[in-house]
Amino acid sequence: MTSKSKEEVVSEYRVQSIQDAAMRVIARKGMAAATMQEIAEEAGVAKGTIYLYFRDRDELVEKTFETAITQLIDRVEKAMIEGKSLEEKIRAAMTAKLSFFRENREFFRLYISLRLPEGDAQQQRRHKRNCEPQYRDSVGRLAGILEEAMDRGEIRRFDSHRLALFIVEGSNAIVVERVMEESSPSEE
Amino acid sequence: MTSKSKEEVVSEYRVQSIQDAAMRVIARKGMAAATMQEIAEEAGVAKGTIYLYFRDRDELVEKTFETAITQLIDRVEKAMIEGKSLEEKIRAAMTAKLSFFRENREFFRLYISLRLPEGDAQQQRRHKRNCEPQYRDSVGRLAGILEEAMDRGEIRRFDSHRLALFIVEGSNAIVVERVMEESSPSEE
DNA sequence: TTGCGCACTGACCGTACGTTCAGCGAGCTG
DNA sequence: CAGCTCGCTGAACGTACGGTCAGTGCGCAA
Repeated sequence: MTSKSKEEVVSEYRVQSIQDAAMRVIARKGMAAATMQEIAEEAGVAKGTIYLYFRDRDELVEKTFETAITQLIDRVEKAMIEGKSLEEKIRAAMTAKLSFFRENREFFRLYISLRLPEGDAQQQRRHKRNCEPQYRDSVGRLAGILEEAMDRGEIRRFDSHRLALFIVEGSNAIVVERVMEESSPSEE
Repeated sequence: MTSKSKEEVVSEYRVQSIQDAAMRVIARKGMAAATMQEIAEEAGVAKGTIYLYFRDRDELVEKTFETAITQLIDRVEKAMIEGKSLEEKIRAAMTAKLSFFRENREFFRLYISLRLPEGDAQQQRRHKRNCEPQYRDSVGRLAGILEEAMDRGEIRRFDSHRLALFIVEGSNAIVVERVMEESSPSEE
């Protein structure tokens, strides 16, 4: 009746703890400066071990990011469903994001790197395929909600997609600012 | 009556063309992936020559960024003074940014990197001292304008600083989106 | 208890980058 | 024209990283 063998459990635990470590190191040093050596030390394993679970550095970063952003978006979406009016929905989304970043303070640095295009063209294409869709979906969903609100006459008519983008980025900035000001006093 | 010696002129020209080259390469490859070799080739000089004008890579990137962002902010500020009402001012600022990015398409990638904290703690402190103040001043100035508009009763009362941040980032997102969609068709 | 399989290790390799510096040659001086 | 100056060069160096693989020892089956 065991749905997972012992090996699978151990394997999943390793994958998890390596991803967690990667998240923390990226949060500390930034995307480009996070080395495999340091991630391995943070996870308490040898460098070689990482390569038993991830093909290369790119895959590790990619998977780490995917896991984290999926969690974040799930929570934001759920929070938005709860809200009734448009304003409530937006408030709920911001609160959800803020609490997520509070719990995973390390992640928010990784998150900021999201929209920074780096590396060669091939790498950028991978990034586009894997990260952007989720982001775009998220913006698109807000655009849909905005359109509903427009139909209901709750707000003025506007280019819904552009307005959604404006709101998402604008509130991101505020969330980032809040997380920043909370974490910076601990430094000095 | 020559205010600048021949050597000074040549020197300034070199500094300029190296910075221009750096901007182009960073725009193509991203902040971290831009190598001294490629910047040198782009500028049409040898790698060693760069070190005659800049202490190291960090100084080159820093100076390059400073030069560019100073130009951008100058233009945005000037555009905002022209506008009469609040809406006019914001529209003017966005138009100014958009046209600046159109002229210096390369720069906007560098600009996106702005808020991405990278490297060790020491490097981050330098970044904070040199780039953030200009950004914060810019946001602060908008906050001031917003307060004026509030006093005039043009808009509802609000936390002016937070609202300014919201507007700056929100419009940035739209500008970035526009520049992106203009440049991507050329790729495929 | 003994032997074996396999997850794990970390010294090692190739590579690529930032940085240096001995030497070169264009142009100025006498 | 000879000699010197000095901005410039690019091969060479040290370093640090991603990625590899022969070796190790722990746990399990017999």
